[in-house]
Amino acid sequence: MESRTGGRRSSKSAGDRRHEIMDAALAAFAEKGLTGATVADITAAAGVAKGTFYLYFDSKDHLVAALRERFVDELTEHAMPFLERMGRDDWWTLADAVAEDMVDWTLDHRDSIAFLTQAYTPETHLLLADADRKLTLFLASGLRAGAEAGAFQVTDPELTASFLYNGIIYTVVQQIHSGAEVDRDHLVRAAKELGRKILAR
Amino acid sequence: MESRTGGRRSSKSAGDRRHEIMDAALAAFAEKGLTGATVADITAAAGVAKGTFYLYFDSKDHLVAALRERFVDELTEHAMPFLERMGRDDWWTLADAVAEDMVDWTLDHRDSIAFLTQAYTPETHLLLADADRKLTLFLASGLRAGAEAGAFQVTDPELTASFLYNGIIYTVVQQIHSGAEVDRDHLVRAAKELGRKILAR
Amino acid sequence: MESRTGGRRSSKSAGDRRHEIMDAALAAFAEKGLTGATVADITAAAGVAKGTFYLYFDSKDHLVAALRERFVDELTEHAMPFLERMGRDDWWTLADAVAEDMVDWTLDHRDSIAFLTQAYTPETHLLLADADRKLTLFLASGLRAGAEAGAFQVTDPELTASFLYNGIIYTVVQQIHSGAEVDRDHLVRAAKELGRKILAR
Amino acid sequence: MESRTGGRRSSKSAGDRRHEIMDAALAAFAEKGLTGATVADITAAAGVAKGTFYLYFDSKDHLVAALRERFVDELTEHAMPFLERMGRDDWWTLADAVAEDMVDWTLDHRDSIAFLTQAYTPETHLLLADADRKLTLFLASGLRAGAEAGAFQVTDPELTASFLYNGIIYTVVQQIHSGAEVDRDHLVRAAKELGRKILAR
DNA sequence: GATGAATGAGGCTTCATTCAT
DNA sequence: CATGAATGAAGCCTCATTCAT
Repeated sequence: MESRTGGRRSSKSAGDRRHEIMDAALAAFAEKGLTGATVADITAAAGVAKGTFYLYFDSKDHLVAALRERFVDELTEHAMPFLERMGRDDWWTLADAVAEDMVDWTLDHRDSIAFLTQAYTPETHLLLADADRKLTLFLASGLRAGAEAGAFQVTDPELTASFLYNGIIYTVVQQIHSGAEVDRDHLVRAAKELGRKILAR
Repeated sequence: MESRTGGRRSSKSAGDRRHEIMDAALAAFAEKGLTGATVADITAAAGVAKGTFYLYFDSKDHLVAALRERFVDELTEHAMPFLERMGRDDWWTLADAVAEDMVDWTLDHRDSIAFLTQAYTPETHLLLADADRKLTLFLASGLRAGAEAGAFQVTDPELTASFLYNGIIYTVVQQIHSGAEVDRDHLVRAAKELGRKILAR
Repeated sequence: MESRTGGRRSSKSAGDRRHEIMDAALAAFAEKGLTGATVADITAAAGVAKGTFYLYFDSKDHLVAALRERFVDELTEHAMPFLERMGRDDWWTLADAVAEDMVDWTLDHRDSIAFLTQAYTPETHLLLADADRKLTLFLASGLRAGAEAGAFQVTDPELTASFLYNGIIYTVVQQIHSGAEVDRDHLVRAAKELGRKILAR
Repeated sequence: MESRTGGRRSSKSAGDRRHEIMDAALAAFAEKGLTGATVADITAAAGVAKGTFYLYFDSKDHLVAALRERFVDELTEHAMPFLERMGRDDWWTLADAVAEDMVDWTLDHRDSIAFLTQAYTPETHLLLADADRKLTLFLASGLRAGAEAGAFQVTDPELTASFLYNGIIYTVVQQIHSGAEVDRDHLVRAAKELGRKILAR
């Protein structure tokens, strides 16, 4: 019944604030790890008070869940354009585009991916497995369509999709983690070649 | 009139005790995550007192480091036989054997791999990146030798090794995480086919 | 382009607002306890914004003090009519009336009484002790007057008043807390008999 | 995974430690109130580290529950001797003894009673109501037996017991709270007289 | 006056680590 | 060597209070 604090500083739209905190959290998690980054770290990075965090998230766990969901949503939305190109573009052009995009996407989302890797705590597997499955299924459906169209030769679309997806993503991630300068064009070329070899008739 | 504490249990060799604790830790980490599993969890699982932990490890961090090192050592040792077969066996036989072994190894070491994934905290990258690099380099050297012998066609051995390695490992991991029954033979067949396609002339 | 905050609702007289908040607070305290009920709970129950609370009270502590004072005031005012009847009515009729009124008053003010019980924090004893003393003294003066008039026989008016007061009040409170249906008439009869026995010559 | 603390100081039997903490808590609650006293206050008063508290209690709430239970147990045990005297002693001697004991007991357990009064939070009513009921029933059974033996005249044993119990207890409590010096003998005399008047044929 | 987002002190609780037995 | 009670730094979260709109 005491407390001499309180007050107010800036005030943004609620949605903005929430996303700012999520971005700050992602950076903090990338820097110090999922449990290494404290709520204090996150709010400090976001430039808000500790209590403010709890206006937007019920708990640290809820923030983690929100980050996961946002990632899956962004990914899903990001994949849309490729779906629309499926009937129209040449299958090999499309395959190259997807390979290139996967490399770029991974490079652009290194923080999210690093975060997700650590968020792979046993208790939270389900949600992430869901994200993985969603992506793999999406890729697999593309492979199957291309195979049915006679462009690709694919024995097992699901496993092939999983190989491609994990092979590319984690190769890029490892390059990032290696500390050396990442040669984006080199990675893109290799990814395209990988796709061509695996899908070739 | 009679001390209740102190004493001993079964009197194992120090090395055994140490490994028992490490095994218990791996199980605890797999169940509750790297930070979710407490030292108390680990010692309880190992059937020793909390204080005993510190007779064998300087800290929880040191245990984690020891687990990583043990994993890398086991992996290195496990890879030896394949090195010896490099000159003698047919290259494609060897490639199939490696593909099969990678699947089995991953299935057998799911706990270690889950643990490593979570141990990928920024501060501890170096050690793990080291393990990854070691493996990839080993695989890459095999690919290069096979290419020089005229058996494989490989443009970029390092990246190809990384694709194969990550593609197979994480595909298997994902299968495990998916909760469904894992079809080991199916995975082995697919891994072999993947290898053949990627390495084909 | 248009502010969403600020403004007003219904525009009550300041006194009304203040009392509404006090009533809401009483209900919240009765439901969640003195410290369990937050300012947010209170304002929500009162249908006003959190900031509004501080337009009417300097702090939560001040609200508590205000509630105590209001209770004492109400009680004092409620007791007035009995004072006036002291010379006019028959002493035993008056005693019965007081007994009946104490039961009804307690039943009607269960929330206030529950609140006061919890507000008996060491730091706030004084104020409450004051209320208790006031009532007891009032009752004691009645007993003494009745004794002097030859109607009652009372050895120690102060302690007798305290016994009667606490005995009746807390018996009723306990009945309420017991969860069972409270038999008001039964309580009134018993209270009257208690008074007669204690005051009998 | 850091932390430079740890160690040990004294070490007592577990039961002693637990009771020491409970006693310290009672004192702290009496001084600062149930929510005003922090776990830090309690452990400081008990002369142990904050963490030690959680070796003996799951939470602050559990401590409160334990205090309530201990109080009820002590009270029950304390009442036993009177039960045994019921057939043997003269009924009025027994009534006087009970009255005297209630005053002394209340004076001796002022801290516990103050604590219980505050612990009367809505969520915890049940347990306390239980204690109250137990005592009242015990007293009521004595009154009924005395009435059947022809010694007392009691219309409603339950309500009479409740009046006596609450009247005496809270009168004593109020005397304590009043700040003035408490005249124990005076209270005992008054309590005895109260009993005699109420139970007289 | 009224609002409610923002604040931060402080409470409860966890857990890696120590050390007397 | 082994034990486990004890420790206290540090984390998560709550909530009384403030103030720009």
